[in-house]
Amino acid sequence: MLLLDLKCTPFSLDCTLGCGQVFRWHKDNDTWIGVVEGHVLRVRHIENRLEVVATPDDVDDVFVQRYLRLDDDLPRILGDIGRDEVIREAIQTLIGLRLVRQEAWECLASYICASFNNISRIRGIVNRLGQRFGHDIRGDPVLQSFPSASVLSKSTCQELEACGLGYRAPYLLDSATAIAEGLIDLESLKRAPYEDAKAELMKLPGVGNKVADCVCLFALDKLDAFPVDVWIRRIIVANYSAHLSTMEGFLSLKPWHYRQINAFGRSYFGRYCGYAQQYLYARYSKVLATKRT
DNA sequence: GTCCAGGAGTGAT
DNA sequence: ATCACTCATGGA
Repeated sequence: MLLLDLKCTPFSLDCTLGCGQVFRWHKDNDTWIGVVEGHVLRVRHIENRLEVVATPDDVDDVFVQRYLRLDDDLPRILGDIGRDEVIREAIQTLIGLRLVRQEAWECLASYICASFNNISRIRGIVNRLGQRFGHDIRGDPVLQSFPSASVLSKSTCQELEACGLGYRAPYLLDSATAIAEGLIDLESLKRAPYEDAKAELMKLPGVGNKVADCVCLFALDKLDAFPVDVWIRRIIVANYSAHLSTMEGFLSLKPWHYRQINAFGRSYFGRYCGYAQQYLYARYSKVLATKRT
């Protein structure tokens, strides 16, 4: 078991793992359970520490710190993006929310599945992919690792459809093939600038503006990416319409230009706009969740 | 039963 | 380059 002393570092497991950026983590009582690089992690927040049980247990605290982005200077980042009352209110509501450094392929595959889908369905799909195609984890009878691109490239559209992918099955299959064949090297994109990494990702089938931005932000360390989904579009239109050039579309939800909102977010919130995006997104879904219960 | 979801591909203009 | 349309699925 690992014990990570958080000292004064702000961190919330519930906000970080429950805000919709990851899909395979779940909470069992006070313990969050997930799989990272073939290791089951069980994480509890007790007083000022994180208690981490890993299976197999050959991981160190640096591994966990990197995944949870405990190396980010959160107070400095939040001070930087906190440009107005709307975002500051989101920050105060979600104290300790951090982005996560996801595995690149799992993130890419997950967000291909995520397009035009809702969170609960995405979770189901990604979990079924793990159960059907992932390999067993030594010491854990239940959970599987997320299947590699190579493994998924050898599956079929029918098998993927059986996991609930619907019309996205060929997208995932062909993207897995492209990655497995080395057409695009996700690891090297971590060192590329945001624009280059995004352009490379968008060559893959099923990967457009939004999915590419999600992968850049959640897996490729591009904190200056600003994904725009329907919720971000709505919250920006509702709260920042004065910054947008077009006056139409305040109330209607007619197709909106991705470029316009994306460019606004990136210039307005600055080099850590990805964090701003996630606070706005999480804050909005939280409102919806409480409204419906 | 209707509506909607962390959108993207396609074809027409 | 930018519309308008379609796409499969299941939870609310």
